[in-house]
Amino acid sequence: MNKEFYQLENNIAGEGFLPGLAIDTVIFGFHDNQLKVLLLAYKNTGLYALPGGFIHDNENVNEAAWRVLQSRTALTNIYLEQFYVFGNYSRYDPGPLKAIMQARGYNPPADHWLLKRFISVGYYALVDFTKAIPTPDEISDSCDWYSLNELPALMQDHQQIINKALETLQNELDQKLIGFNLMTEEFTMGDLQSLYETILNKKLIRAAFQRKMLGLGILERVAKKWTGGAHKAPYLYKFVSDGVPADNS
Amino acid sequence: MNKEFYQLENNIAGEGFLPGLAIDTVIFGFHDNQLKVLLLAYKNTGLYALPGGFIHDNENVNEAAWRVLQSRTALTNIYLEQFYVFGNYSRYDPGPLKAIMQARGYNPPADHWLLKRFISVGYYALVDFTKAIPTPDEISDSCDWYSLNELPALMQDHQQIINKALETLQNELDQKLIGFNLMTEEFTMGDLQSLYETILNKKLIRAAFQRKMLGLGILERVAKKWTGGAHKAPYLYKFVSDGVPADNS
DNA sequence: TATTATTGTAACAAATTGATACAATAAGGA
DNA sequence: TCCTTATTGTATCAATTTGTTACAATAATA
Repeated sequence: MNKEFYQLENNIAGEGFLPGLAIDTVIFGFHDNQLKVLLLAYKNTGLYALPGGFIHDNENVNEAAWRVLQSRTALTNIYLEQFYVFGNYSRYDPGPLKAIMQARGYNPPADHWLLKRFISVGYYALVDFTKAIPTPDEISDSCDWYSLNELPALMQDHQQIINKALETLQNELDQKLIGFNLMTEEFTMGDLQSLYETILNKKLIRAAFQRKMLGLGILERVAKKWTGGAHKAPYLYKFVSDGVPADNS
Repeated sequence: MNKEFYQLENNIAGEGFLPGLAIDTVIFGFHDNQLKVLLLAYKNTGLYALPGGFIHDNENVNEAAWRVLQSRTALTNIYLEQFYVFGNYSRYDPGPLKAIMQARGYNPPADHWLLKRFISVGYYALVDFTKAIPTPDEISDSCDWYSLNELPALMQDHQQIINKALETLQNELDQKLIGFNLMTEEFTMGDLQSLYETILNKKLIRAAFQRKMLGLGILERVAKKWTGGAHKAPYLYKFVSDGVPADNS
């Protein structure tokens, strides 16, 4: 895969790609009762960035986002949604990409396509933390999860992109039933409530939360129970998209 | 203003503009109890299209949208929101723009920038029908309001763009208080309810609607009353964004 | 077997929304 | 002037949803 960026880099005019347009994806996961985001650390530059990419000139923009998501997580069939276009002139800053190329021993000409102004389409994805396999690209030292409340300093406006993604997630959490995408296959009601509380950043009432979730009719109670501490064991649930959930009564 | 498109047309490489990126705005108005959309009719081509434009290479994308909105409605200070990026390869069709240029007596070279693939950022705007002054651009015969349920055949994927804009409007109508942007300065409760019913495409309960709207605390009752038919005259209200509305009790 | 912590759910209160009813008009006509 | 008619503003009560409290049912552990 080391060839990939080499090709971008040496393709000075950006042949085969849509000029000036990029994709940035905020990939959310949930682990240890914390919201996580997948970040790349660029080689030698000390820069952290969101997974992103460019769009082939014969490719749908949404498909390019899928491609990026898939290549960083090894996952398919993921909740992925456009949420905003970041198009301010002020985000134009060739510095970081120039530094990355130079760190690779390549000195790009001033009119290199990657050093021009880019507009970025922001996507956010919700993935099962335990299923994703963070995979760095060829210009990154690492691809890893970072807790939302202890993020490193990020490239360009990537922190703002994350903030806006989180806002969008908060607003859409109740309307659409998307929270389940962040859960493991089987989970307790406590897990689910913790997820909601973390995303919305507020305490929820246990009894009301449980009543509401069960009332949605999309949870199937897995017959098995949990083994843990000195107390009643919670049920495990799984999400049932369609079909009739088993009778839990 | 006849020079404007002449400049785009003769600027074969698209100097000074972001390549491959455009803006389309769905401008909603409300009149005669109908939702309206502002459309342009292109000269000699029989094509109808959404107001749109291109982005200067030193301009914020959102500002370009403002510019488009302002030049078609002569309005400033309008509710304007990004809602989706239309980036499918299948929307790539140089035919319409070629036809427009040819109708103007200009035969563009095959590699003309306007004939390349474009990604479009969709915006929707909510305007006071009575305040907007529909203004055609230099390649249009007309700029006019069309009822949403009797639209002419539209260029490219513009019908889909409108559909998606309406969906977005429906979803955001209750959360944000944006409906008022479609009203005239002063309006009756009946007017407002009619607007909501038209957008949401369903009947609302009069008493509950009135109670809810008044409960928001953002309506000021204008002392005047309406003069009309053989019945009690409704109050006129106006929207108060901040500040404390007058005591209506 | 008692203790402890947590779960599932019942039971009731509070708040919100749905539905109905009715007094208060503003014309127009007897 | 006084009915008639249609519509508005709001009160009232019912139905539904959400907030709160309480408690029985466990699953370890002592």
